[in-house]
Amino acid sequence: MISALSNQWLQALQADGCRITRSRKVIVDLLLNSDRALGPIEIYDLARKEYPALGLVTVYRTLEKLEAMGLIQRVHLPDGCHRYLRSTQGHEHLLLCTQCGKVVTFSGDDFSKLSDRVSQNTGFLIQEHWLQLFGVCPDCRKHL
Amino acid sequence: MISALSNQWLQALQADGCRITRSRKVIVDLLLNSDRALGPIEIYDLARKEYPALGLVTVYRTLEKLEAMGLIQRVHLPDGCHRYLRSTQGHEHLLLCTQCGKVVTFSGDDFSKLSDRVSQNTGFLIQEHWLQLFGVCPDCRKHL
DNA sequence: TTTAAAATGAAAATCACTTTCAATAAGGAT
DNA sequence: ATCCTTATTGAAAGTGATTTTCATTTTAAA
Ligand SMILES: [Mn+2]
Ligand SMILES: [Mn+2]
Ligand SMILES: [Zn+2]
Ligand SMILES: [Zn+2]
Repeated sequence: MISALSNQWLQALQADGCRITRSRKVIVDLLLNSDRALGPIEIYDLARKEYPALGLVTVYRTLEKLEAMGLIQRVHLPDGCHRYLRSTQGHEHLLLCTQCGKVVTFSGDDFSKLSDRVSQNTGFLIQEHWLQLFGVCPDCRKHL
Repeated sequence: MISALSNQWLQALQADGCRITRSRKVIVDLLLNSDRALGPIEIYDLARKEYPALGLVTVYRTLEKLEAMGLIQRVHLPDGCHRYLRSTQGHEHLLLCTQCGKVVTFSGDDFSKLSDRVSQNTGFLIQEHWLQLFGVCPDCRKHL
């Protein structure tokens, strides 16, 4: 399944001097159609169903490239810190299902007041924040 | 340097069925007196200055035990997710210096409104949140 | 002391990830 | 369509962190 977005990513790769290969198509496609963060081995196993000749090294190399281009982002989870997800747009954060891993994004957090206060109290110059919410998605709530 | 807190931790270990050993004393002491999160190898190297016979395996085993007991917590950073820090008390979060790694805690964040809104919008049951601030500590600001 | 169980470190094993390299495939030029 | 340069590939070897195994040592309770 090659979507419009998929072509967009492949063209972005090409514009960056890369060639469009079957390996990359399969990996890009998986990442674009997943609603949860995937790790290298996971991607490797899933992708080989579509393209058995794929090598694990190529998965690592493709993830590295896609991350460098800002198309995907690394996600930290309690049980693994090398999962990848398509990048969020602008100032968005993640909400993850602790049961099935499903990810949705949200925005509208406002840390300005907190940030100012903490800066006052600590003398730190505050640069950025990491925020992630964890919970149970609608589907998993049914089976809870 | 064996502080009161250090004895408290060692007694907690003992109460849990563990024995108090020189290895554990040294490791506990390092963790209690550090103002930044330490990784296993880092702890190993620092601890051997005090106790050269210490084995790396023992560092891993001790960290595992201390984390299981809730005395230390794992910290995620952009460049490594296996650093450990004494656990925060109650509802506290971390503010980390991106230059030297120094950690301070803060509290007083209020996610109730955000949490309610996101829950409404997504149908997720929200359970917990990860929040970390990054910045430059007072000392490092001087040399910036 | 004695003794049973816990803890230890060396060494080997495992695991995720990276590097190397010779062969292959992509795609621009012709 | 065919060449030709260069990027990409997978296999295999290498690396570094973490875990397992096991014979020996240490702890602390009796
Ligand atoms: Mn934010
Ligand atoms: Mn992490
Ligand atoms: Zn779910
Ligand atoms: Zn600093």
